[in-house]
Amino acid sequence: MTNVFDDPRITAVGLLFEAHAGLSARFAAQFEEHGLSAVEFEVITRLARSPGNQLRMTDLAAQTSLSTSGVTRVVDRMERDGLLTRRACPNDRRSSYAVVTAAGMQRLNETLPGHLQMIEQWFTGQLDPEALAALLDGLRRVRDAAHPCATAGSDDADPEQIAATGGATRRS
Amino acid sequence: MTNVFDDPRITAVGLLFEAHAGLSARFAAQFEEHGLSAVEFEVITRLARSPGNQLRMTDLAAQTSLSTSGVTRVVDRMERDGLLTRRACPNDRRSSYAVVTAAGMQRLNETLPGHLQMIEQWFTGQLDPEALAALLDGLRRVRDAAHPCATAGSDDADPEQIAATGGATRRS
DNA sequence: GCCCAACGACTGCCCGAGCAACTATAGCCG
DNA sequence: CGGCTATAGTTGCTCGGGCAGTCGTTGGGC
Repeated sequence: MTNVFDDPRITAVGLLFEAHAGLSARFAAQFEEHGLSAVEFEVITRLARSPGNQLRMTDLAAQTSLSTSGVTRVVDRMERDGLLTRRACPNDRRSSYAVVTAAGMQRLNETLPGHLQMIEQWFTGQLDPEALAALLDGLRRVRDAAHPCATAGSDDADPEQIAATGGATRRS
Repeated sequence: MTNVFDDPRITAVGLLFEAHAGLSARFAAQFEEHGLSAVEFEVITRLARSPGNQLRMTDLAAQTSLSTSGVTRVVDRMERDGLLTRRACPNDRRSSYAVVTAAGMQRLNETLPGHLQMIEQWFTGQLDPEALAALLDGLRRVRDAAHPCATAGSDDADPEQIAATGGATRRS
């Protein structure tokens, strides 16, 4: 062939994207065993790690890859399933919190250990600590360079926190 | 906090997923400048690198992250836009080829250099060769472990070939 | 040669998500 | 206080994509 498409740069993104796709698929399968989608898992995780197991809808949108309308709908579904509740914000009557219910916490506790196990099985456990550190270091640089901080206006947050599945962004 | 969510495994997937999201967004923006979506770019690239600039619909589906119905529709759109054509397969009257038109090749040639430049700018150029090699090596292992070869029954294809020009994030 | 299971492509239906429009509230500035 | 703009959340519309069902075709078994 000897064409342009054998460019090492193309191969590089191919590797990154396929690794991502592969892991996504594995994770999604495990989430589904517990009746969750990937987005729902992310939502419930972000909430559970926030003070009071709750976040305002906008902040939740900022921490996830969703738009605010997307958050509205995901919270709709999860509220219908009893995993979340909406709670009015005392200070600002425009805002409302999404709160994890007891059932939601239980669901998360059922799902999380298996999830960590899968990460280890398909990702971190595939490499010796040294190689893993090198991989993560490279990823961190790429992430810092490419990640659109403007994604939801939460660019003031510590990126490392965001990477680690969400830091509670304190704004306003 | 000292909670479960600071687990290094979570941080690791966070890095990988955010790097992917960041690059996807950058790439998508550049594709859009040329009137292409990420999926369309992947489709036209896979076709252009194949002998005769063509592939059967099923094979195209196998190489992309799309289902066969997804391919049907993407090819519909691109045929409407004049980038592709369908051609009947002489041997098997069930099959049809998707072929890149001259306009399609031109569009690709307009898009590709900028794309390579972006890869370099946001990804490969962020690391010195040694670190990049380490990163790619790690990614390759993770990809080999986690990537679902069964994705579309094309497990006989050279994985490295498939890796090249990985396109959009699949649903998951 | 005939039949039937397998296969390739396409279509109907549904779902999830984004954008833009809308409503209600908040805060500012006069 | 009255008005004006910005903000939080929701909803209508649209679009892309998957699943499952359909139709035509193929090839193997008899």
